[in-house]
Amino acid sequence: MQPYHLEKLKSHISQIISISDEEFDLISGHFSHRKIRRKQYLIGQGDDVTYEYLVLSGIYKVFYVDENGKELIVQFAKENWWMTDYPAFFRQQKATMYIECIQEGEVLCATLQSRETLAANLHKMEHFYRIKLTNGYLALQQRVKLLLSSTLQQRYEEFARLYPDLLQSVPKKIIAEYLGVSRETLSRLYSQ
Amino acid sequence: MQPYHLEKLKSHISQIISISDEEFDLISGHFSHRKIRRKQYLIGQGDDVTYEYLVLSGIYKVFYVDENGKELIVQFAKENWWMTDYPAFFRQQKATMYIECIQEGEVLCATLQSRETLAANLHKMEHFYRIKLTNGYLALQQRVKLLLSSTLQQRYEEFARLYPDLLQSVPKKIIAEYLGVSRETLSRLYSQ
DNA sequence: CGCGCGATTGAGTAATTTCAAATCTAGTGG
DNA sequence: CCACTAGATTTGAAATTACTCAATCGCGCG
Repeated sequence: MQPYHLEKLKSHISQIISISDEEFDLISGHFSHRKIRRKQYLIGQGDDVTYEYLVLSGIYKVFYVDENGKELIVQFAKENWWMTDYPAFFRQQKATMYIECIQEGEVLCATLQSRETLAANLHKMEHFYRIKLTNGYLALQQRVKLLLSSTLQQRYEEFARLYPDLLQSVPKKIIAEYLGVSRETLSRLYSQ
Repeated sequence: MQPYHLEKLKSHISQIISISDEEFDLISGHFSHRKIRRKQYLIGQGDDVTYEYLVLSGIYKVFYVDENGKELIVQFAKENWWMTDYPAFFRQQKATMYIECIQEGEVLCATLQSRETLAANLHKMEHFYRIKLTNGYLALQQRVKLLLSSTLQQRYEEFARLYPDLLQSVPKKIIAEYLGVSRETLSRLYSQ
């Protein structure tokens, strides 16, 4: 019997490809396990970006801080999402983004080396990563569309449609940052 | 000797992976060639999304039209970029986006079936698509960051930095749509 | 109970949009 | 080659929207 977090990894991968127990043994060795608490930072600006993270549970925000100190949220991450400062991760540069835990949970960590090794050795895993990237690409495109929606009302409704669960569990001021408006403006939106 | 457009395809693929002539013969059969003129639509809302397109030359815009008739530009595409209505393409649904040619050029067309067949039969091609998706993902993330930048000035400068060539060859009103502001506001920005 | 954080409200200010009109430009046909 | 036209750009002014700053409210937790 595997520990719980490896069970989760297996079922996550099995959503996309079918793998044998032997193959999974090859894969699982590349992942390490961490518990993350609220307000904890997984990555901060200037850090080395050693890992990418597969979210097992909890909610996280991935964001930049602009020169005025304002936080620009690129995406939220929840169960079964992958996250890291990908520009820095892929190019092995220092982080320009932050990742902060909004709701405590657990993640699995893997290095770029691991990703590339797994993809190179197992065609199936290359396929797995391609499919996951495809989904991430589609989600980001949705995000762009949402940001371009003319009215705040539309942006908010779209957000509510896409992430009904986050609406409950994420403070409104963070949702405002995600939508790109001030918290006061968002507050006024649904008080009318 | 190959026709010109297949030479371009080969060099495009060879930027990522190394392939033999035999392998390329397998690949090239999946692509058909089209010339596109200015203002021509490759995809319109409601169409079946049969193909994805590799841009050999020219400039294209990929956009939604919202309920007010406003165009929301998700991305521009130029040489060596892939484009289509990906949400519809991957799910084989009707298009919700448009692709219009801004500057005439040529594209190669491939079906979803072709993509999946190539990726399944050649591990190298699965790798190729993964890397291209990675790049597309990073570009979209840049785009999100740009859209969240607080001031229009910043958004414009970032755009100019990323796409100096488009600045020349794309009408300003289209750049305004890309940045998410009215053309009047953009015009006022650099008249001061 | 009181502290701290998030959410709300108000007022004044700044930025952007909209609508209308004028100007400029590139491409077309005579 | 020139005149013409459609489209693109610019400008102005009013209206709208969102932002900032400050104060207040509400609630969970020590």
